[in-house]
Amino acid sequence: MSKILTKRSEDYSQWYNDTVLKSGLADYSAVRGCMVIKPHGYALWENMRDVLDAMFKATGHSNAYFPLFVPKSLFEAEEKNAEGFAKECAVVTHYRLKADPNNKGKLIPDPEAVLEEALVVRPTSEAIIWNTYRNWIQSYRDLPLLINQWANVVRWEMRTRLFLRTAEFLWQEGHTAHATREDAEAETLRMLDVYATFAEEYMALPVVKGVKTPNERFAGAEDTYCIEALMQDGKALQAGTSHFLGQNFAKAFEVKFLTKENRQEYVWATSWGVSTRLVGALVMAHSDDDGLILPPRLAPVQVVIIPVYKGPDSKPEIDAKCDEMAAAMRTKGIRVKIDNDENTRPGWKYAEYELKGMPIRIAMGLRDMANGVVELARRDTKEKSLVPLENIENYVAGLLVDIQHQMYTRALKFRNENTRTADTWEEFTTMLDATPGFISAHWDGTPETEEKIKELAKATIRCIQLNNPLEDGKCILTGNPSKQRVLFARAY
RNA sequence: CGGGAUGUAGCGCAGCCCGGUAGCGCGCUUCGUUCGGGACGAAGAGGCCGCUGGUUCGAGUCCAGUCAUCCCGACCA
Repeated sequence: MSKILTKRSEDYSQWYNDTVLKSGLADYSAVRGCMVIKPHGYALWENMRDVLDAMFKATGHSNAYFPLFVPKSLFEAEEKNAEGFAKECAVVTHYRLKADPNNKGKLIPDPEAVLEEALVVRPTSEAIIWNTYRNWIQSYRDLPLLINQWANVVRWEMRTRLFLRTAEFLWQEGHTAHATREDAEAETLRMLDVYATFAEEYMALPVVKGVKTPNERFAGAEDTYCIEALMQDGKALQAGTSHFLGQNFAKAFEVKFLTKENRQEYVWATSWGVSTRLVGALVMAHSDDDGLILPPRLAPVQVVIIPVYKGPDSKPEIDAKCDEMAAAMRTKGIRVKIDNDENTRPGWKYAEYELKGMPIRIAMGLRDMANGVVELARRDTKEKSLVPLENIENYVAGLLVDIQHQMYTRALKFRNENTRTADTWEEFTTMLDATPGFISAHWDGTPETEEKIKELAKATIRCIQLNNPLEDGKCILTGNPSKQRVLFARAY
């Protein structure tokens, strides 16, 4: 009725906006470029956060929290990093407001309260963190230092999109210090694996692991690794990054340690992050024209039970059975919700929970009770079936695993079908328009060619896949010799 | 920051061209009947018509400015 979504085939962007807004994940706010994450969306993010947090702890990391503000002079210390982020930084220059003498009831920044040093609102925290690490690290015994923080950051984007690119977003940023290059490189790849595992096992989202070209590298990094996912419209989305920072920040912030051999050396660094953008990835990878489809392992509610009443007398009886069923499922660790709100009718609830992406919906009325069954609908395939009430908790537990698995399989199939190879420019550009997706093609390895391709085809090199096989070929644009294929796509 | 569009009830919109009592659908409240795919009836509540200024006897409507949001580009996770 009032919540019908735009069809994906009509306007994919509009479908995405409709889905996010109408499913209750997020809302626009009074602040330009900033969104409100609503309870359903936040619950999803909390589940992601909890899983990732456990994975970080399991790999030896601890959480800490650093300030939102970075003094400008600190921010400037690592030049490339500072330059890279400069044009999207919010800056605090005053510490007080006062009544506007020329405009009653209005406030202006008090010209007498200008900060001695401007504060940058963190677009990322390397500067403040490395300035702190200098005091924490003296000896090789202090290493490795493995810290993560859950925080908000601000990047003043020109154009924003719900979850995918907002001026403020939530994320985690890991910042580690190591005694050797090898240790830091290993950490970079280890965390990339953590992200890939999370994406595939929890989000049911297949990802390509790779390394960015110098053009696409994080400002201040020696190497940027990423996981790239393919959305349903054939555009790629960077879902996570892990950076090998070399000694750049150690040198900028004078972070040295004394080796076993009593020598002063700069430490080696990494940083890695994923953000609320993952929520957007989840939406765009799996959902359909009826709304969200959430993978069971992350869904805030995995099973919703809808009692179907028939006359006022049936309520206690049906409610009791639903409670019993829910209790049995909870003993299996299943997240269940019973919706016995009498103000909405079953049909309305069906549509609503489909919109919200609940993996399994169970409806039960007198007819089912008499037959000892329930009507079970799975969100991913929309199949409905009658399932025996007896031991329903075991059936549901198994089905949740199955749905999770099938969602991944389906997404993987989609990605494989939409990953193609192109050998000529003609082929390449035709593919981009006709069958968007990943395109594996030869590139001569120069930043100029990469730039030119981006300009002409609006496609970028998403990454060079890890363990990429070497293969002699010719660059699709210049025809110059190339040693390997790289992965192109139009991207978010 | 350039191009396009839009701001009227919680949401979606009409009204503006041609100035004269602010409307429709959904939602909301109350009561009743209902309940197996977005129920029905009856009665209600709800508005600085984005903001500021101008023209006018009179502005949602005309003019100027301004702010905000969305879409498309350049920049980015």
